[in-house]
Order: sequence, then structure tokens, then C-alpha cells
Amino acid sequence: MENCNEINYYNILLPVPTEGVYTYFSQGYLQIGERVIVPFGNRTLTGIVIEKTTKPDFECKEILMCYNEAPLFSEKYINFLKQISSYYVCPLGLVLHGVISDKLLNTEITETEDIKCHEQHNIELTQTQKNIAESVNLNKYSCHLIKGVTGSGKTEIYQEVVKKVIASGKQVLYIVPEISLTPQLIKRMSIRLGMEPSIFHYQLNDKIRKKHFIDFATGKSSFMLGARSALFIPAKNIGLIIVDEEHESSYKQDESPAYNLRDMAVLYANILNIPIILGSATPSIESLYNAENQKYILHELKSRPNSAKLPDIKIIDIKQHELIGSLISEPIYDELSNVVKNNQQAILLLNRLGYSTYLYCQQCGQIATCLNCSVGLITSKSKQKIFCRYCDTDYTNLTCPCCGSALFKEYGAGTEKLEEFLENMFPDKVIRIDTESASSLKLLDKNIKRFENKEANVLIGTQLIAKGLHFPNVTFVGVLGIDNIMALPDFRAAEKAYQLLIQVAGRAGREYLSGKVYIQTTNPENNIFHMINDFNKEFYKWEINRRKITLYPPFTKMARLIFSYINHEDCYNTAKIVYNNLKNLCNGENIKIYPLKDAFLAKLQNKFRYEILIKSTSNNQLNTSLIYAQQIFNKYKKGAMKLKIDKDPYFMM
DNA sequence: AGCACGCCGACT
DNA sequence: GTCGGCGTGCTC
Repeated sequence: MENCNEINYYNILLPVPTEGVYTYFSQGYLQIGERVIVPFGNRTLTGIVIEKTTKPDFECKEILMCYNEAPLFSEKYINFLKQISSYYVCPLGLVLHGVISDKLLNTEITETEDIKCHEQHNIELTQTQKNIAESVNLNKYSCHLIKGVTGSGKTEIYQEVVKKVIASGKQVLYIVPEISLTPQLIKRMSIRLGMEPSIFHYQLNDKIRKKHFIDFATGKSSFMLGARSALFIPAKNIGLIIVDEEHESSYKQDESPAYNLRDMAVLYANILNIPIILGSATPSIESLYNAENQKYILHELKSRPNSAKLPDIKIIDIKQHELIGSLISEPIYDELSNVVKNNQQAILLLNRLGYSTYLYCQQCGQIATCLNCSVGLITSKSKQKIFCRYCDTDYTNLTCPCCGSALFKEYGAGTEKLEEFLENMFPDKVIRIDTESASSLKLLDKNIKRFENKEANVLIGTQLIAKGLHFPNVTFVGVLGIDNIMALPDFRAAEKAYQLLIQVAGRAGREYLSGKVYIQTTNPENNIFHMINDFNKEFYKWEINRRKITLYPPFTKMARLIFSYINHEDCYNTAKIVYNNLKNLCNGENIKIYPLKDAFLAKLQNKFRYEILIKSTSNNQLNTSLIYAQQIFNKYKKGAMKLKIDKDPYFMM
């Protein structure tokens, strides 16, 4: 027995944006991974015991309380957090703060309601599906990449492996992009697994979130269906991780730690020594490259089991066609008319929110821009206002800063204008789905259901609708805004545009009906349009070659340093000091530091922004430069000046 | 991140 | 006089 009167010292990890490791003493004996409550300044915080230590040479405080429980966090979990901290150059305390909310970190483990059972429906797998499912070795780490067009049967493979893992007494974590967490998917999983899955995403209320957290952490629940934050629930005994739609850009977190969920899931599976399955109809270039290099095991599902044909794809050159309502080319309009006439269903994709997408002064021609952000203003008709899409400032009673005129002309079209236009053409046949029309998951679901129930013929939406929604009756898809994506200052622009096209094309003719996909563009010569019917192969070859020549990922590692501050000059000066130091000390063959420049959004929410891009063939060298940049910055920063380190950036804006 | 401390301007 | 603005600095 341990001597209970002995004083022991422990390092406790706290969710504060510093390194976060502080030493406390305890009269009793503590276990690694146990949660404790400690005084911190004049607050009390919940932290995690991460190691036993010896008496330090400074005064330390006593641990106030222990949770009466077996350690919630494993050593492997703590190790996982440490690796995130070092990979993303983010202080450990900030990592903890960023991956588990304070509310969940200090949740008391209590009894919860039992998990509901359902009648289980088994499905017969095809031989290909069986083979893939059986190739997953459940006893050790391996990463499987399943590439299959929409409707080719990935889900059935997941379910087969999931059943085996659960039968062996282990837990499964199934991660999907937020938007896919609709009741549609939850219901389907319940039926196939014969039980209610635990679910986890940010729109759930606290009570339900806590219940699912506890159930999965204690092992009461063996199946978790969640958004990216679910990866950090300290599950008791995970045996399999599935990341669906692995190419999704929403898996990249914007705030520090700016992690990519897919990469962290692979890392965690590696640490836990368990299999992981990544699935997508349009895998990311990185993942395909990893498969090519035998880091991932690639499985391809080439056909749709119920033999529905892939859609016919047509590229429409809008230089050759008059746009109806300055929005839609004639061929797309004609198809929509047919769809409405025959009471079929169509989807129209336009990745621009709002009504008009820019405004200019009728008197002097000046474009109306936000005073706090370097972007043009947009209008919303339903909300009756003019506003900035980044800071949401209302400019409804705007007068021109140049000439004082209050008359502005609206230009450019967003989904709202498209909706208005089509509503005039086809009254009561149109539904719009985007983040503006779907302020809540409930409302989004209501609109999805209305479309499913054929209450409308035409669905208008942003990229939101290309993400894993099932509409079996859709026979026509029109893509209007693809040029916007390809014009982005982003080395992934082609990849993103290509993925979106394939994903949205997959919405047409999913079941028994074959479909048509029309894409309107000003640039029909663009290579990506000629590679759509090729299941990614040609596109991959073309894009990976381009990345190789231009030295972009996966051939190099990248990081962006973004400096932001209210004072323009101070921001520039500090950024310049950091830049000069980096240039002097981190200049080598394996590393390239790009010149300091205005960020693409040079001003955001009244803060000026500068950026430095760093590329390196060596992750270590890149990280050395990032740590160094952070140190220089800390030394020279003024006031509330910020430096954001974005490793493996996904958004170059 | 919080929270306190401290140094300025502008109110009862 | 003193209330409150937020820049600065610390938390075992």
C-alpha cells in the first residue's frame, strides 16, 4: 500500500493557452490520466494528471479535489495531444483547450439512460464489398482508403467491419463532415447496426452532448457517429476509426490548433495500433499519393451495384450563350423547364450566398466596400439589408464615401437572386438550401425533407448540397459557379473544383434514373472538364505532376504565418522583423520563405493582415522555422497583435 | 483564456 | 474625487 500521508508532486495539464503544464502536490497517490481540480490564479480548473514529478524549486499549490473515477485519459491519448502540439506548433495547453470544451472536461461521470435497441436489418454484400471488408486486419494499424463513386456501396463495407469490431467488444468511431450529420444518416445507421448510435456535433444541446460523451468515454456505447470534435472524446477502447468524405475541407480546423481531422485520425489510429478507413468518391490528392506510396491501402469500387448509369456531363461555354436573367444559360434553363414539366427533380449549384454579390455607386461608379474588411458588400433581400459577409456590419443606409450619393446599383448574383428568378419562372417549384436559409440544423432538415417528399422540383444551393445528401429522384444537375472556385488564389483550386464537380454530378441519377449534368463556364478549355468521367485517374496524374513541378504538397510541407493587428504600420513592422530573421536564420536548400505580403484579405474585422508563406521538403526544418518565428514574434509584438501559425493550410485566404 | 492591476480620461 | 476604458502580465 502507498503511504497516504506522503506528499507527491504531479504535473497537471490545464486547458489554458500556454504550454499548460503546472506542478501541484497531493497528499494522496494519483494515477496518470486522472482528472483533478486545481487552483489556478484565482480560478479553479479541471486538469489532467500527465506525470509524477519531484518537488520543484518553486512553491506550488495543492490539488483541491480528485474526480472519483478510473483515469479518463489514457497515456496514449496524452501522447496524442503532445504530438498534435509539436506537429502544429501549438502550445499543449491550447491543444487541450481546443479539442475538448471546458464543459465536457469537467463533466461528472454519472449514470445515463440505456441505449435504445432497434430491429436490425441485414444487407447482402457483393463479393467486392466482402473482399474489402475482410481485408481489414482488426488487430493492428493499417490505413484503408476506399475510393468509390457516390452510391457504389462504401457504407455497406463500413457496416460490415463495424459489426465485427463491435462483436469483438471494441468501440467504433465514425466521423463525418458536420453537414452529413442529418437525421437521414443517423436513422440509416440505427437500422443497420440494430442500435441507436451516440452522436456528437456542435449543434446538440449540452445535456445530450454530455450524455453521448459519457456513454462513449465509459464504453457504455460502442458506436459513435460524430463530427470532427468526436475524435477527442477519450473513448475507453476504440478498435476502429472511419473517416467518411476524407477529402472534405471542413475537416481542417480554422482556430489553433489548426489540425486536419483526417490526418489526426490517422495519427491516433497509429498510436492506438488499430485500423482506420478513409472513404471518398473523390479522395484528396494527398491521400491518393499516400496510397500510391503504400502508406494507405487503396480499394476501388468502380460501379454502382444497382447498375444505375453515371450521368452524361455537358460543358456549356457561356461566351457562346446568352444568359437568361444574366444567370442561367439556355441549355440549363431548358432542362429545368423539362424537369418541372415532367415533375422530376433537379439541383442547381451556385457557391455564392446572398442576393447581389457586389454594389457600385450609381453616381461615381465606386464599388461599395466594408470599412472594417477589405471586401465588397453584398445584399440580402430577405433580410432587407446591405452587409459585410465577414464582419456582418450592417450598411443598409449606406452613402458613397466618395460622392455622398445614396443610390447604388446591385450587381452579381447569389443563391437568393437565383431563387427569386426561378421562383418567377416556376412558381412554388423551388427550394433553396444554404447557410443563410438554413440557420439551424432543424430548418436545414425541414428543407431537405420537403425536397425529398417532392414538394418542389428544383433545389438551389451552395456547396452544402454536394455533401452526402441523398436525393434518389434527381435527374438533372446544373453547375453555375464553378469559375468562382477556380479563380481562388489557392494551389488546391483545381482539386477543389474537380471534387465539387464529381460530388455534385454524383447527385444525378443515383438510383434507377439516369441523369444529366450541365456545367456552365467561361473557360470550357480548362483541363478539369475533360477528366470528369475518368474516376479521378487522369486528373490525379495531371494534378500530382503539376504539384511536383511547382513544389506544392504532397511534395513539400507548407505553413502560413498570419500577422494581424489594428495598427497597419506596427503590424507590418513586426511582421517584417520576423521575416528578416527567418530569412537570415532559416535559409537553406530544403526551405523556402516567400516574401512578406498583404494577406489575400488584407483587412478583416478592422485588423490589418500580413502573411508569410513557408515551404519545406523537411517537416523538421519547417517546424524549426515556425518555432523560431513564434519566438521572434513574442519578443517584438505589440499589444494585442496576433500571429496565427497555419500548418498544412487548406484555405489560402 | 480569464482575471487583476494600473494608468488615463470624463462624468456624478 | 471615482467610475470604467483597455493595455499588460501572470497563472504551479
